[in-house]
Amino acid sequence: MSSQDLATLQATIDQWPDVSLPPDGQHLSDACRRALDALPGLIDGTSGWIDVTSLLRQVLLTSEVTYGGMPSLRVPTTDSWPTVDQWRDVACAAVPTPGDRIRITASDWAPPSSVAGYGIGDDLAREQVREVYRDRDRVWQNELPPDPFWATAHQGFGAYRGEPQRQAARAAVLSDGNSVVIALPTGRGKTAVAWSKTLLSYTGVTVVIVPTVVLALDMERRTIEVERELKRSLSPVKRFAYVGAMDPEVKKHLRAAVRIGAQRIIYTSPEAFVSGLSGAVAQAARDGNLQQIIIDEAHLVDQWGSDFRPEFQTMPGLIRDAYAQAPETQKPSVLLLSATLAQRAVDVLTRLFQVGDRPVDLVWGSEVRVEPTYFFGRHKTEDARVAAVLEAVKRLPRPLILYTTKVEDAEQWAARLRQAGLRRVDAITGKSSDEVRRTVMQRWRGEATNGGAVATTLDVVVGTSAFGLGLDMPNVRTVLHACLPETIDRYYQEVGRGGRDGRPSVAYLAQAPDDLEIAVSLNNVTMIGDELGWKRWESMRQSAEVVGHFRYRIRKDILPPYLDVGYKRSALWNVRTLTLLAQAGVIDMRAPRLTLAPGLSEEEKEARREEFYAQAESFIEFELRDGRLLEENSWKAAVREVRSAVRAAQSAALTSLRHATEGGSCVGRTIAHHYKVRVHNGVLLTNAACRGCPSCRRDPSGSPGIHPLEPSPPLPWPDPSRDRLAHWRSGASFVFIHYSPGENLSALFTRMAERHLRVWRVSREIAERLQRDVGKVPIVHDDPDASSSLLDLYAGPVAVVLTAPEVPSDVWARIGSGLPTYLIGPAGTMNPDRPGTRLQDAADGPCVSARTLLKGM
DNA sequence: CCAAATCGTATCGTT
Repeated sequence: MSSQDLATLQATIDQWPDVSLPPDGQHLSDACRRALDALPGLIDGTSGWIDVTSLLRQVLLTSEVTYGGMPSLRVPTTDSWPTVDQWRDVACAAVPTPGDRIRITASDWAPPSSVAGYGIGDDLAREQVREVYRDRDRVWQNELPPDPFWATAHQGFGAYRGEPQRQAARAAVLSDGNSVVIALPTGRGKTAVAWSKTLLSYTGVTVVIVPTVVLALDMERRTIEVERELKRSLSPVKRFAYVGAMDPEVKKHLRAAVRIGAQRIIYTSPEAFVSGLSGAVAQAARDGNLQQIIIDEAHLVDQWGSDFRPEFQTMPGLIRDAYAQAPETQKPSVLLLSATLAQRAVDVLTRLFQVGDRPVDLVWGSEVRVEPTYFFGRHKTEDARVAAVLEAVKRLPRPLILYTTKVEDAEQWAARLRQAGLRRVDAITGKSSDEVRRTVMQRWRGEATNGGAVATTLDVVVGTSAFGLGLDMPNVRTVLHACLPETIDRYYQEVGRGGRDGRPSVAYLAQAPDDLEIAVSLNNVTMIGDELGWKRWESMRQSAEVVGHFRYRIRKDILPPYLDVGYKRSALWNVRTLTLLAQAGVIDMRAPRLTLAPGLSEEEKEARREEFYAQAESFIEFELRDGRLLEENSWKAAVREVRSAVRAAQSAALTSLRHATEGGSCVGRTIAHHYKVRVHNGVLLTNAACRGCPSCRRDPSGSPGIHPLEPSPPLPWPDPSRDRLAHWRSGASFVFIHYSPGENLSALFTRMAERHLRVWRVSREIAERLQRDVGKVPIVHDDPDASSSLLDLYAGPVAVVLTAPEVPSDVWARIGSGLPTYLIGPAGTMNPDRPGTRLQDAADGPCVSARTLLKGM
C-alpha cells in the first residue's frame, strides 16, 4: 500500500489559508497526521516555524525512505510561512516556483557520528537515521504458540511474544507460594502475565503494586475494558485502583472487597499497601484468598526504597506476615517484574522478598532494545552544547523527548525552544502539577479528555526523569539528552521511551563540561556511617516499644545521643539506618498497625484510633531477623558490606555510561554487560544488540547487530511445587501408568490436572481439550519440539503421555535425574535400560494401570 | 545541596 501523505498534505496546503482537515480513513503516516495538525497553528500562533518545517521535512523523508523517489512539497511564503533561509536551517532545499511558492525537498541529516565530530562512519550514520523515518508495520518476531491456559485466560492474548514472555507467563501460573523475579522487556506483554492467573481462576485476590497514581489509574482503565470483554465481574465495587486521593467511601468498599476475597485484582502504591490496605490484605491471606502480590517496576525497590520512598522496602515484612498466616495450600505468590534489572537490584530483591524457606526463582527474559541508534557529542562549552541540541531538535523526527537532569534546566530548555521558534513544546518535571502532566500527555498524544482522538498540539516534551515512568507513547522517534544521567540505568530507561512501536529511534546525548559533576553528585547515594549509624541504632533500640514477638516500634524522629537539638533531617537518617539494616539482613521493616485491646468502649477505641493516626506518621516498626548481628562489631561489618555493595553498584553504573559515551566500544555490548547478573544457581546473560553506535559505525564488522544470537538459556525452577499426587509414586521419582489400546483417558487426565498437575507433555490437541475440561487449573503444554523443554527446567511434577510403546530419551533422562514424572504409556512400553523387558514388569519402578489409578482418585 | 512520590479509620473465630 502506498501512502497518501504527500497528496493529502499538498492538497491541504494548496487550499491555504483554508486549513480544514482532510477526511479520515486514508493511510497517513504519524508524521503526516502531526503535520496536518500543526498547519492551522501557523495562523493562530500555536505552531511556530520550526514546528512546521521539521514536521514537513519528516513527512518528505518518510515518503522518500518508504516509497522512494524524490518527494517535494510546494509551500507558500506568505503569512507566517517560513522563509527560504528558515527552510535551509532545517536541512531542506528550497527552490522558488511561480506564484510566490517555493518547492522544498529534504536532505539527510544525522548528528555527529563520532564523539570527535564528523568523520568515519558518517554515511552509515545517515543511513541509520533514515531508517527512523520508514513507515512500516510492526512484525512480531519469535512468536510462540500459546499454552492452553494462556489462550483460555483471555481470547485476546494469542501467541506468546517470544520465549521471555512464555517463561514469565509459565512462572506466574506454576509458582504457588514462592517469589519470582521476572525480567521482561517493555512491550513484551508484562500486563498479560500479571493478569493470566487472575483471569483463569474464579477466586483469589491479586494485588499489583505500581509506583505512581497515574499508573494505578491507567491500569484500572485497562482492567475495566478487559472486564467488559470478559462479561464477568472482577470487582463488586467496579473499581480497581486504590490511591490516597480517592473518595474515602470507595476506598472503604475496596478494602472490604479485598478483605472478603471478592476483589479479584487491585492496583495500589507501596505506601497504601503497607498502610490502608494492609489489614484487608492480611485478612484475605488468612482466609486463603490472597492469590498473588505483583510488584511492577521492581527495580525501584532498590532505586527508591533506600531513602526516598522507604515503603518500597517495608513491603517485604508485610508480605512475609501474610504468607505466614495463609493456609498451607493457599500461599500467595510474589512476582517482581522489571525490564531493567542489574546485579544490585536482583541481589536486593532476592534477599528482601524471599518468603518461606525457598529461594527466589528467576525468569530472565532480559533483552537489549534494538530500536535506538546511538549518538554522543561532547562539547567544550555550554554554548556549543546548546547549539548542537538546537540543531538536533530542528532536524530530528517527532515525537521527540529532550531530557535534562535539573528541573531548572528543563524549564530553561522549554523557554529556549519557544524563543527559537517552536510552539509545540512543553516541559514536565517533578514540580509539574497533575493537571499539567495530564494535559501535556493529551496534547502530545492527540487525545481528548474523554479519550477520543483530537489534533495533536505538542511534538516536543522537555523533561527530567519525572517524565516517563510508565509512559504509554508508542511512536517516540527521538530521545535527546542535554545532560549526563547519573547511571546507565537511567540513561537506558530514558532511551527506551523511544521506539516502543518497534520502529527504529534516535538516541543522541550531548554533553557539556559541568554535566559530570552533577552526575557524580547524584550518583553518590547518601548512607549513614558506621559510628553514627551504630549510635542511632542503639538509641532507637533503647527507646523502642515492644509490640510483638521480636517486633519493635520506634519514633522515627528520636534523636541519637550525639545530637541534643533536633533537626528535621534526623527522622530521614533514622529511616536510612533502618533500610540499610534491612538490606544487611538484621531486621525486617514493618509498617505500624493499630492494635486495639479487646473490651474497650467505643469512645476509648475512637480515642486510641485518633491518637494512633495522629502519630502514625512518626512511627516505624521492625522485626529482628538475625540476633547475631546485634553485637557492635558484626553489626558494623554487616552494614559496611551493604554500604560498599551499594557504592560499587552505583559507581559501576556511572562508569558504564561514561564508557558508552566515550565511544570506545559498542553501546549495546556495554548495556548488555551491565545487565549481566550472577545468582546462586548460574549467570543470567543479557545478549548484546546494536542498531548503530559510534564504535559499530567505525568498525561495522565488530557490531553485534540487531538480531540477538541466542536467547539466554532459562534457569531451572529451583524447587518443586507441592505434588499432590506424590503418594502414587510411593517414594520413587516416577510412576508408570499403563493403559490398554483404545482406552479413554480423559477422565484420568482431568482428575490429575485437578490435583494440580499442570505441566503436560502431550499432543497440543489433548492439552487444549484438557484445559477445556478442567477450566480454571492452568495447563502448560510442553512441546517436544521446543528449544527449551520443561522436562529439563521444571523440577515440579510433569505428566508425559506416550502414544507409542517407547520412552523418548529426554523423558528417560529426566526420570533418571530423579525429577517427579508421571509417565502414561501403552501397556507393553519397553524399559529403555533393559532391552526386551516391559516397564510394567520391572521390579525397580512403581507402576499402576490407568484404571486402578482413576478408581483410587 | 542538584531527581524521583505517596500516604488513614470498622474484625477474632468451626470441623
